[in-house]
Amino acid sequence: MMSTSLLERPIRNMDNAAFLRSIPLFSKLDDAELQRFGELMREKNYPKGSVIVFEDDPGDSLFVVRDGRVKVVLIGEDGREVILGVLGVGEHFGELSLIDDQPRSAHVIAMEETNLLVLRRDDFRRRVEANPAVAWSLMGELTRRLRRADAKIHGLALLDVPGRIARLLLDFAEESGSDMIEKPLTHQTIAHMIGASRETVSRTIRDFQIQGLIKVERRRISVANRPALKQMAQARV
Amino acid sequence: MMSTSLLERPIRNMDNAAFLRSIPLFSKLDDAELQRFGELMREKNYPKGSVIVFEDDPGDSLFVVRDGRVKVVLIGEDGREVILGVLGVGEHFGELSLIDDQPRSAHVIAMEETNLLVLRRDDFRRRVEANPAVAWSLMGELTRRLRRADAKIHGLALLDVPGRIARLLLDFAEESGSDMIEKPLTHQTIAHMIGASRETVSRTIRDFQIQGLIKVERRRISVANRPALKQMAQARV
DNA sequence: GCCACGCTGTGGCATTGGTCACACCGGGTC
DNA sequence: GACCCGGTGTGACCAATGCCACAGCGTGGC
Repeated sequence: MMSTSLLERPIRNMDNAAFLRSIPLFSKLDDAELQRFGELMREKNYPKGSVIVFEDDPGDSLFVVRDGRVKVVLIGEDGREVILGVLGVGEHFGELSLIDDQPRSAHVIAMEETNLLVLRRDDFRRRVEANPAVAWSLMGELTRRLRRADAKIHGLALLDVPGRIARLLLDFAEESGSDMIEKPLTHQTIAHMIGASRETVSRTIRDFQIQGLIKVERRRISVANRPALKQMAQARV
Repeated sequence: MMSTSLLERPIRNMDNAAFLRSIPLFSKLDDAELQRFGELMREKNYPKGSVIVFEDDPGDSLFVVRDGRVKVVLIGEDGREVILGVLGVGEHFGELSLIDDQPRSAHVIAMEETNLLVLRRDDFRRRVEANPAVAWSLMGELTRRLRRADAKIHGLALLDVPGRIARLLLDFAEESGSDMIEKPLTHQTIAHMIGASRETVSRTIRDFQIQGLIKVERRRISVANRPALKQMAQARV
């Protein structure tokens, strides 16, 4: 782990401010505001597998992923899980409890060694009230998520497993801006994301390869035949 | 249909303001603000079955249900539909497009003769900017929906059909504040809400009756054994 | 180099739940 | 009263997919 001497502190803060600027939620803010946020946020490290927030906890912080990856996950009585999302560098979570004071709606778990920036509720609220631009950004972010959630519901309700996988892959490809999907996902993870079993995902991925829809190399998936995948993601055959 | 003479107009507006006060999204506002909103909103009638907004339309209005019921629905290529929600008096829709200028994410269809209050984007934005309380209310509403959407994803991914139905019934019971479920829902509608077929819903409802979990009288369902239903809604047996 | 562990590939069986095909029923309408 | 129509009950069949079992394989640690 990198040591953080007192000397480095201010530089570190500069970095944070610059880092925040690259995030949609903060990007609209001016330098002074960014600087202030940078100062309000504390850095925190979580080892792989550690639980960052528990469902039903009272929540009082917003988290931004500085480094690493986390999963947002719902866990049923029987221990089976659904992954609502995998968040990478620059993504954030925990806003909901900040806004409505309700308990956390899901667990968040570090998928790798992860470094987060933490912002406390009161600090956040003060900034929002002082600067309406933050409120708009936040609303924009919430609507984006809501649209994604609706799309996910749509997929779960109308598509079979191949369709859901196709859609997932297309989403990731779009996100990464190329045919290559950056995030290294295990079949198990994909299965949890689309509500299917590991085995079915395994077989389906294999079928996709055989049909030439995708290519897999060293755990990295790339989209080879986008139109055909789109086809799969639309109608249930 | 009721006639709306010119003489009645001002009274009608008063009514609207009072009506808005009963809605969480507006309830925080003072009388003057409420009055202003009342004046900005136009009333509009939709016959049963009419489409109020189309998916992919550019959206520029917020709608509040004054009377009647609408369904928010996603429709697949093949015409099959998923109902994201059924909205009754006092509920509203169309906020998303107001916030982020994106096209509508779903169709909204009148389930009965329906009367709506319509507010245009520009008017709405002006009010939000003039009064931060509106922004907070709106964020609260968005987070509420997001939590519900996540719960729905959870249900679709982890529960079997009986479980999803049990959960739906419990939700409605909770909403109505008693064991009796007010909304008259057809099996077909329920099926679309939980991503199942009409027949399976029919059979399951019947089983629930036989097991004494619910009672059905004249199309009205009431919860008879809440703990047992909760049980169903948790673990997949 | 060897082992352990996490990930993947595959077969086989059991179950869920969708689809099709009808029958029935109650309430409006002419 | 005769009819129609939307909603419901039910049986039979079958495809999709979960679950179990086990084998192979790569990679990192010792």
